[in-house]
Amino acid sequence: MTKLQPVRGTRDLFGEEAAAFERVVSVFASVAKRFQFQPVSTPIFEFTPVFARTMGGTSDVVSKEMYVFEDRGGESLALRPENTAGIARAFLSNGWQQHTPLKVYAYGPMFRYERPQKGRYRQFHQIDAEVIGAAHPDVDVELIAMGHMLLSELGVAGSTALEINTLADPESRARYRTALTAYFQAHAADLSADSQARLDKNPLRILDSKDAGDCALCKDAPIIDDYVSDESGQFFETVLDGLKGLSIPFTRNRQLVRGLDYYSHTVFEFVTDALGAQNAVLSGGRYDGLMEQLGGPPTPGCGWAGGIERLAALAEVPQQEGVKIICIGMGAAAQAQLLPLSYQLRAAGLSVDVPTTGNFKKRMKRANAIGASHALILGEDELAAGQIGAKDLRSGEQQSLALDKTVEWAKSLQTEH
RNA sequence: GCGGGUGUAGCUCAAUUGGUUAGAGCGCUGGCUUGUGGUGCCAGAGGUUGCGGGUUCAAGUCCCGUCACUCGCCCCA
Repeated sequence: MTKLQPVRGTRDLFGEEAAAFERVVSVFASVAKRFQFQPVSTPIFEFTPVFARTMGGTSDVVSKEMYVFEDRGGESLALRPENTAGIARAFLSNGWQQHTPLKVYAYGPMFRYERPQKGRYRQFHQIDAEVIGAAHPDVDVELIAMGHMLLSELGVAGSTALEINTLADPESRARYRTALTAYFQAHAADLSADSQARLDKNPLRILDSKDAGDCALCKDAPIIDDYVSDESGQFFETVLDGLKGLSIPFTRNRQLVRGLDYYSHTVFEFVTDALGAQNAVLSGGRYDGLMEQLGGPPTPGCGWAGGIERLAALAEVPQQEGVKIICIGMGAAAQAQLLPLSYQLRAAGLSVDVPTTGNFKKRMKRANAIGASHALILGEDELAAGQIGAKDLRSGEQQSLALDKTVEWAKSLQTEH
């Protein structure tokens, strides 16, 4: 480290980037509350088996991307690579069964040791929504609808598309997997090296390979619909009907597969082509077997996660409106007076700043630079007269008002907007 | 983990085929004018050209290594 550098794959956010990030979180919280989800927060590290057991040992996330370390007590801990396993663990640890069906939302940093790329970082942030303890397909629909509403309110619905598929129940999936393995085995010589490796690890993943040769083979591969049990098929139809009823557009993608072992039935992804190789912005599905893998009672669950960086990169940041006051004092006495005045204004709910550097002109320039709507000007003349100059920076009009009426004046601005 | 591209001031970029003291705009600081911005003028600060090594009389420029960013593979949000 010759120069002060951030750790590879981590970022420092400032200005528009930081504002866009914050906006994603606040719009998400607002939507989640309207769907009556409750906030939860779980630790950013867990005992390693929490992730290893739930996500599947064959997944790359667990096998080569986790930050695993031993703490001073000799325990193997892992920085969370995703949020669902931690929430499931919390559900069992704290007896949240008493609150089922539990609807919760969360957000925060996740960690994966990957090669950084556009939209892909080693510390990245996710928003997360989960419904635990409800097996009805309407739950899946509600979760997808919530994701769709979030994307709409962020202004990114137009640049994303919903893809959906079913992984069915474990028995159906096992039958499909056998058929798929047999098919690809017969064409193993034509598969890419990556897909040959996937053949015995996770043959479903071959379906979403980007290799042209693999894609050609996938066209004639068995499709899951022929292996789905009646019950699973009906479940999926109900989900699709629910989406139609809400006029949420979607595409059935029979090649859509999830990388994590705990998914079953509904899987979905909101994808975009605006982020290079990273096309998923929000995705999830049903994970009915997850709780049992953690040693808990059979408990259905469904949820999704969204990448905050990816959503923030797509969303446009709306122009800041509203009242923003900057106080300019000339002379030590006036400057000193602005400290209590700005405090009162802030207590009254206004956004106020008091610059301390630069001459008068520089301070006015700064007011523009930060997008202030009004300037309060206090000099020695005003101070002696018990007055203060109030200038509307958008119209250029300036008036003089009594110093002790400043808060009243500022409050009236708020109601105008 | 694998392959391609790129690293020059705080930011965006210049710098002939390797050739004197590496420049500009923006930003920053100060001043013109301790009192009026979004659109004036002047000045100043700020660089071991990512880092290390090599070739050469001479390297920002060529070569090797390394670190970081970036694009793709992979993986996934």
